[in-house]
Amino acid sequence: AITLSSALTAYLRLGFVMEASDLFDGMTENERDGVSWTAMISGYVQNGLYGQALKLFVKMLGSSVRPDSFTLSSVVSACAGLACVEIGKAIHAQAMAIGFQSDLLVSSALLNMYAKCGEVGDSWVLFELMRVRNVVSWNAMITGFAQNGRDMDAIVLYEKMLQSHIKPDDITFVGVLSACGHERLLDEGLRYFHSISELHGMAPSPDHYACIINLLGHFGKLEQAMELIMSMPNKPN
RNA sequence: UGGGAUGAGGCAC
Repeated sequence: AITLSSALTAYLRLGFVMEASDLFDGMTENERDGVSWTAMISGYVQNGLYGQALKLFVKMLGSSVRPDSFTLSSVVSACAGLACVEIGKAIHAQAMAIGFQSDLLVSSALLNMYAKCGEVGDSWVLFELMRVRNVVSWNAMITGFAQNGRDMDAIVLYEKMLQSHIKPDDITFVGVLSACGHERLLDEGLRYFHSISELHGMAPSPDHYACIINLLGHFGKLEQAMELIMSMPNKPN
């Protein structure tokens, strides 16, 4: 079963979804354990086949294998991909009923799902209710605000994140810099951009550069934008 | 190393 799951995952990582689903369909009931069900479901999600993921989840519910937090977070992610808050809410209720009310993975996925569905207020309620938060939960909330035009809330939350001594990562800065971009906050954007290396000891990613180049462009500072592109340590994409 | 949750800008539509 482990060998089959490994092959399944390999196919899905390479984007060979058909090959993976053929393999999965050919597996016996015994070979299909929780890991292979979840690998197949999350593989569909990662390849953008959200409806397929949900269909397979329903099939899983009819099997003898129970979903765990890995499975549920992937299924919630499928709802986010579909921006379908109705199914998302149903799965939310189900997850609460079977004991995942304070699960970090499921909560982060739900928070993201509500934000993607435009219900960022619900995301915030969930975020505040979470007993344990990690960088993913903070990122999901920050980018959720930014994606819903609540850019100042995103920036304020980032500052709270620092005060909470949670170490930001690449994704955090994408959220913060894009919020600055929406609000045309050039000075703040530059400040956060420089803080990536100077305060946090990280190398800015091409995405971080893109955010700042975009901001400079909106201010007509094309020479400065060009200079920044030329100064990029990696090849600009 | 058998499976997970969070990602920007732009162009076109």
